[in-house]
This record gives sequence, C-alpha cells and structure tokens, in this order.
Amino acid sequence: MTQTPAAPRTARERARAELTREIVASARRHLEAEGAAGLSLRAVARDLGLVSSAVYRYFPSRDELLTRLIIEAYDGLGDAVDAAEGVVARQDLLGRWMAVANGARDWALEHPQEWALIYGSPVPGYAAPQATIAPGTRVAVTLITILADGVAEGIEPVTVPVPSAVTAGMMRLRELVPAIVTDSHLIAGLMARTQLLGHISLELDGQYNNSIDDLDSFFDHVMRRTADTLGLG
Amino acid sequence: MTQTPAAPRTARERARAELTREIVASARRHLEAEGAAGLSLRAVARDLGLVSSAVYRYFPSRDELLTRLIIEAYDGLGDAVDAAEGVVARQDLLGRWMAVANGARDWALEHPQEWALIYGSPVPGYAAPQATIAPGTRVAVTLITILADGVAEGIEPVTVPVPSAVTAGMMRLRELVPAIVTDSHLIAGLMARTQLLGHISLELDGQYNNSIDDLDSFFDHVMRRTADTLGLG
DNA sequence: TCGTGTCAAGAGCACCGCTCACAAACAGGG
DNA sequence: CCCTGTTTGTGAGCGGTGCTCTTGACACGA
Repeated sequence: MTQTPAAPRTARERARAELTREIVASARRHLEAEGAAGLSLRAVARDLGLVSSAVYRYFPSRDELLTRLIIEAYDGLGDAVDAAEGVVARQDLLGRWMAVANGARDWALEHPQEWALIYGSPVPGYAAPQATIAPGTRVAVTLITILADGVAEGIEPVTVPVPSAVTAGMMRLRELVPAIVTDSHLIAGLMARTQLLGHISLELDGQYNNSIDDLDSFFDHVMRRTADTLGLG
Repeated sequence: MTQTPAAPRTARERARAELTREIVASARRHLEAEGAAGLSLRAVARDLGLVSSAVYRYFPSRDELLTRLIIEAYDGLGDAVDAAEGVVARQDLLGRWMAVANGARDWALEHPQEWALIYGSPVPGYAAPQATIAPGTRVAVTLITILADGVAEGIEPVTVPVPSAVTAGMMRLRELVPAIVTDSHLIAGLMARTQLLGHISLELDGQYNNSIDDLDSFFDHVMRRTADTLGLG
C-alpha cells in the first residue's frame, strides 16, 4: 500500500522501523481490547518497556497513532473484501457481491473496534486527515467494479429517472466511473453499499439483539434482496 | 416519557431536582460542543460552580450521566420524527415516510454528537443499559406503523420468498407487528430503516464529502427510491 | 430544641496527553 | 581514531481526567 522507504540501511534506521512496528502492534492490541478511547500512549509505552515520552519520538501525538490505525483498518477491511471477492469466478456477479458482503461482515465481526474506528462516530475532536480518504473508498470501488462488469455483460439494474439536481451533484463521482454505468445504476450501487455498511453497523451496535435471532441467515437474505435491486443473479 | 415522580414536596427535593436538571443541561451543552469523549464531569461541575465531587451526589458515575443523555437523545429524535410525521395526512403514506426520513436527517444534522451517541460506535467499555432499549425502537415503530397502515389500505410492497431459517429467527419480532404485515414486508421495512440510518451516518461521517455535492436532493432521491421498494406512493 | 440525615467541600489517588532539559548512544567525516 | 552533530531514551513536571473518602455545615422533622 504505502511505499515503504526502500530498505533501512543503518542500524539506527533498522531499529527505528522495528520499534515503530512494535508500537503500532501494541496499539492495535489495546484498541482491540479496550476500544479507541481506551487506547493510551502510556500503556503502549509500558508494554514496550519504554518511558511514555519516548513514544513521542515515533508518533508526534496520540491522534497520529490513531490515524495510522485507521488507515490499517481500512486496508485490513479492503484486503479481506478483495480476497473474498477474488476467488469467485468473474462472471458470477451475484457470487462476487455476496463475497464482498460476507467478507465485510466477517471482518467486522472479527474486528469490531476497528470497524467502529472507521465507520463509527468520529473520535471527539478528531478530523479525518487526507491520508485516510483513499483507503476509505476501497470497498466502494470494488462494488462499483462488480456493477460495471455486470452492466458490460448486459445485466439491468432497476432503473428510475434521476432528477437533474441529483445528476448535477454527482459530477465528481461520474468521472471515476465507466460511462456504461448510468446515474441510476450508480445510485443503486451506493444504496447497496449503504445497506451493507448500515446493516453491519446496526448489528455491531446490538440493534437486532432482542428481535432477530439468526443474524447469519437474516444478513444473507437481506444481501440477496439487495443484489436483486442491482440486477445481479 | 419517563414518569416524573409526582411533585417535589420539600425544598430539598426541589433543589435536588433543579440541580439534576442543570447538570444534565450543562452536560448536553458540553456533549454538543466537544462530543461524547470530551464530556467531563469536572467541566460540568465548573459550569455550575460546584466542586467535582458534588456532582457524584446526583450521578453515581460519568456513565450514568451518559446514559441519561443517550435516553434523551433517543427521545429527542423520536419526538422530532413523530412531530414531522404527525402533521401529514394519514392516507398520504409516501408523505409520511418522507416526513420520517427528513425529520430524522434534519435532527441528525442539528444534533450530530447526539446522533453519534446513539448510532455511532459504542463508547469504550460502555454497555447500553436496559433503560435505553425501549426509546431506541421508536423510529422503527413509527416506520412499521406506516407500513402496516399501508398494507391495510392495500399497498403492495415488493414481496419475495423468505427462507424458513429467516422466518424462524424473526419470531420475537413477529409478535410485535400486525399479522397483515408479512415477513417479506417486515424485512423490507427493516431494510428501509437501514437505508435511512445508514445514509445519515455515512453523511455525518463525511463519506460523501468529495463525491456528492447536493446532499439534500441526493437524500431525497434515495429515500424516494427506498419508498418505492415499500410500495408507497 | 435537638438529633438525624443530607449536602458541598476539599484533599487525594491513579491515570491521561504532552513538553522539556539532559545525558547516553550512535553515525559519519576529518 | 577521535571529534562532532544527530538521534534516542530518561525523568521530572504541568494540567487535565474519573472517582473516593473524610470532614464540617446545614436543613428538616420530631
């Protein structure tokens, strides 16, 4: 993903890279155990046998460390989704969509705190820096690719007229997407993504706790219905 | 909502109720200004000219204060949604749905921190207490009511076969919903709710920041398409 | 009027993010 | 090889946090 700066030459650089990795690893352990707000630089320092101020040689602030974890979380999710989608035959569009959906949900259930970090409420007074927006779009990109492949093959997502105000507001998005994918298709894809991410967040929040028992089959069913609206299958 | 315990008789009780209200009010101001993690009991105490420990006479912990704010947020959202939906003619089902959608979004945009508190990632090590689950279902209840009214009037939401595993897992939910609303209808309603809540959360998270400009008309369009799947309008 | 129970106060504990002056360890050039 | 400049870890310290506990003042009811 991010270009690793060649090979560390000197022992110092080597040690620095190593310690940086260890700090991030410890931070992720704390994140998974206690959540974002429970992540403390001092605890990480203790883990590594350092004094707290030493960590500031590697990350200028707790927020920088959080940013690193956010980027890694986006990439972890993106990798998991792409891996799941990659093993499905290219022409099996429904299979690819379901692989994306299940891949995302499985990753979320395994890494709830990381999910909360990227799709949950923003950490107080933390503004997502530029570096996080590119990895943040990976799932959407994968999804739109499936949709574009499908349209090229002749599937027909439900199509409705799109008001001109909406079309006008989507210009920046249009340029990133193949022309065969119409605005109506594109919106259907965004809605499918909302359905996917929304469901996972609600499930992690426990919003189905006292109403739905078999969340696996419920999710499967909901995602298949969503696929229908995309004309897949 | 919550039964206020009659009238405070003695001056002591009166003062206690008054101070409790002031604490909550100050806490909500801090929540709106700095977010959930920026909410500190000591700051609230300073606001009210109290010493920090005095606040513990009224709320046994910061979490209890947060719980109070969560309940009030759910009720604030519920009130806003119900108020918006209440002024629309009963038989105008699409109008009622759009009122709910816009009511929820408007409230969220006005109270982003409160929204994050109830639909964002759970605060670290904070487990939603029993008292929060009832007010947490108000939007869903309003939605299902519209759907039930519609089905009674003869609308026909898109209907698909529901696998038996899904049906079996929904028994607890079934008992709360009129029988005319089939499982397929009910799931369509839940999916509409997911679309609504998911969209709002993504918008607040800034996930549309560099792609969609006119979020008002985009939201309107998406919600109308969602209404289509419910057979409204 | 007097006893009881409630109250705010304040000191204190352990934690947090972060800064800074200092000394040790290191890398590279003369 | 040694000298110089940079990098690194240390430890003290500042102001903040949630929370506990003791203490003394006060108001209420009998």
